[in-house]
Amino acid sequence: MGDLNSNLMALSSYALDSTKKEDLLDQYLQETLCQMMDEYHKNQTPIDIDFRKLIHWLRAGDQLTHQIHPYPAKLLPHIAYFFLKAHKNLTQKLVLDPFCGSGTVALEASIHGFLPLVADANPLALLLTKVKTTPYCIEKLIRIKEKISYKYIRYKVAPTIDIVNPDLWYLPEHKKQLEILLRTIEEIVDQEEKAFFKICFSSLTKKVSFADPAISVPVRLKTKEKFSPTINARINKRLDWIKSANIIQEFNIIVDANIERVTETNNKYPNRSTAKQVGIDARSLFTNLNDSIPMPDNSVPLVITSPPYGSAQKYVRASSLSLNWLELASPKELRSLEEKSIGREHLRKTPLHLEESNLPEDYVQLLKKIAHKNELRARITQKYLIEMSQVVDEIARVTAPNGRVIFVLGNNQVCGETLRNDRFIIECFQKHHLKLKLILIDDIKSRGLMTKRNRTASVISRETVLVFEK
DNA sequence: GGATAATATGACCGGAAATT
DNA sequence: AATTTCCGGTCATATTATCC
Repeated sequence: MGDLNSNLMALSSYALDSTKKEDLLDQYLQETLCQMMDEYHKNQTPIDIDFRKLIHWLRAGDQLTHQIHPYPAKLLPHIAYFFLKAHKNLTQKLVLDPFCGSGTVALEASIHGFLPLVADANPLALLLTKVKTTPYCIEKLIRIKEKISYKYIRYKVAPTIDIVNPDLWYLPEHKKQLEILLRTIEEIVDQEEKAFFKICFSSLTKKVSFADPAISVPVRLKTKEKFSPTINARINKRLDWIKSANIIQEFNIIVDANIERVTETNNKYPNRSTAKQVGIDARSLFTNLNDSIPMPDNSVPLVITSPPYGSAQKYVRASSLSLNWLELASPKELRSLEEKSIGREHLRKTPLHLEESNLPEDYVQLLKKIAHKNELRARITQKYLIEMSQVVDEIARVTAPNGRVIFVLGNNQVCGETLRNDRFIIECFQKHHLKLKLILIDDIKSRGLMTKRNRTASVISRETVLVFEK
């Protein structure tokens, strides 16, 4: 890799114009990927990689519109960045992420000149991805922000919004003020700008709730005897802050920060395309979200995605307050929304039937082991594996000949047993004759890592990146 | 400018409560 | 009494802020 490194050195040493620097950098990343694939072809062993080190010039933290709204289990932007840059010479600059989540791949794709095609079961994820990738007119956002403040102080009534357990999460007066604020947002005529303010509002509903900000799912923040006096004092301080919070003032703080993020992104990448929604279910993709024309076979040159890992994260429950507030799902609809999501946390109790599943023998054995400890966990895992294999069927179908599929995933624990998501996905793609070109392993010393929560839950210590070619 | 403290962030289940 | 649903709960680490 000596030549590549010296090329990279040249990037900083010589006074090249910026487009030339970009080209050299793209070439370097392209060659890095080729070299890793050659190495994998020779040795057939996974290659260790540290994406943070490889893409060291990409700072983590609050960059562009990445942090416009909190969302669980965000992908490391470095991974999306690397694979998009390495495929910059595609003639058709399309990239599909059927599990778009908060839109990390979509944002990186849009700033690098790709049209992102996205799907997700969670309507909040789709809204967030759209807002993240839209090059808003800043002046228009500021005008609407002022109009909202103007209306907010005049409106006295607003429709009641149905929230799960509202008294647990909000002061009654705050709930009412939030409803009035939401009324002003609902009256915004332009749909794109309305989406922007809805996302800001959604952040606010978490910020002024009594939910512990340190836990992804809503959990009431409260002091405990076992905590140290310092921790308890901090908790009390936050509880006091919530009680005295000024709704419109906090809203404007969030709006200003997000306008700043959009401004920065507009300045750096003025010509970027908004993500196009192609479905809610990764198992059946369409040309548009609102029609019934299936996405054509062999039409997508690049897929970059990170699917849910088993039932590891409670995406629906983690966004339940937002979903209720934005009326994307009422409290009663949360369950049915979860039923549409792959990697769900709940399942109605019925006996485990292993013969129906048609899963590989070693996975059947694993499910038996899990069932011995907890039959419900085994059924959730079985459902997950069956649905993921259907996802692979769909991705293999829409991928163009010679197209690449990048899958970022981790292995998680179920009842103390390791679930090898990576091996399972490899077997699924190989059924469709997609060639496994590369396995990368990154020890994630990042915030993507969930820590040990209880006796049986374990730490996910590394992420696997699989590269397939059709 | 380097050390240290504070802050922000987030790929797990089990058991209580409700229902049948 | 059995089954099903619902809901509550952490801590390691990267990044940022503050101190000297």
